[in-house]
Amino acid sequence: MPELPEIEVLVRHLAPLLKNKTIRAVVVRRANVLLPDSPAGFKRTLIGARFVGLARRGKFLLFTLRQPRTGRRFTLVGHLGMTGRMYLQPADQPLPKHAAVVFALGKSRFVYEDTRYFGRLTLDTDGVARLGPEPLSAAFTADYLRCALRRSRQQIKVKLLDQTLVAGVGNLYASEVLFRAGISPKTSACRLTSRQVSRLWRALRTVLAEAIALGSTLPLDWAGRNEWDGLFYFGRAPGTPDHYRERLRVYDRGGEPCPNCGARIKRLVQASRSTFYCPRCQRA
DNA sequence: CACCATGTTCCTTG
DNA sequence: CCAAGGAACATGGT
Repeated sequence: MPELPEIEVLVRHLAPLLKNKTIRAVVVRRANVLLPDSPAGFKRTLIGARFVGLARRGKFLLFTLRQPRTGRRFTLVGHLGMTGRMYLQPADQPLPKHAAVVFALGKSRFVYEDTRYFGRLTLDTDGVARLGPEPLSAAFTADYLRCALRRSRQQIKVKLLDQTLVAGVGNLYASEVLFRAGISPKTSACRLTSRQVSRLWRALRTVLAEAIALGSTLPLDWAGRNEWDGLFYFGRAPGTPDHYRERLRVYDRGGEPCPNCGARIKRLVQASRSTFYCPRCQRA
């Protein structure tokens, strides 16, 4: 569920559910996801602490907690990697196969599950400090983008994945944004015209904002029947409506007709990752 | 068996 | 210093 819109919707969903809950116990089933924290130190800090707030920065979840023993507030940083999920479930339900870290909250528990274990749940905030501006904030201006892109010869699709340029764009929305802006993914960042950068800036904001708005309209009953909610997974459970894919115009649609002009959507590999684009709407 | 996968970091090579 | 390419992390789907 990994890019900015999905994290934003998840944060809005979890914030009221976690607020004021106290961590009674911590179970670490995959110590690697805590790195560089150690399980012992992690537990010492978190047991007894209470959730007071939750925010998003890029693809990171920022949990604010308060430890009543010391009165200290601190931040717990979450990242879902490629396959991470976070949800509450009743404490008497069986733990999922790939539960990496579990917080006992009394009648319920907070689960961080991750099939590939690429994500993190850690007290280390270094990753957050390295992020560029939030694309939906006032600080992210077309002028900022122009200045930043002028200095780079990288292909624009690859550049959009650079979290120090702008925080939260991943492989899926990078293709979607360039399609919306009508820009070829192969264009060198510094060769984009001023007008193209403006279109790119606008597309970043509209595509991400639309994805958040669409995601917010669906219920996220993680512990219940909608555990396989199609919104957040590109691959979905059999028999589940594919809401997620329906709103993607080019991603994973190689060979299908472009929704604008009908030309065949092409797939290409950049930085060992797939890019999808319309060769007619997005000319080099 | 082959290849693909929403992310990030590190290393090598040019 | 930069850009590109590959590997690593680890598991599952097709």
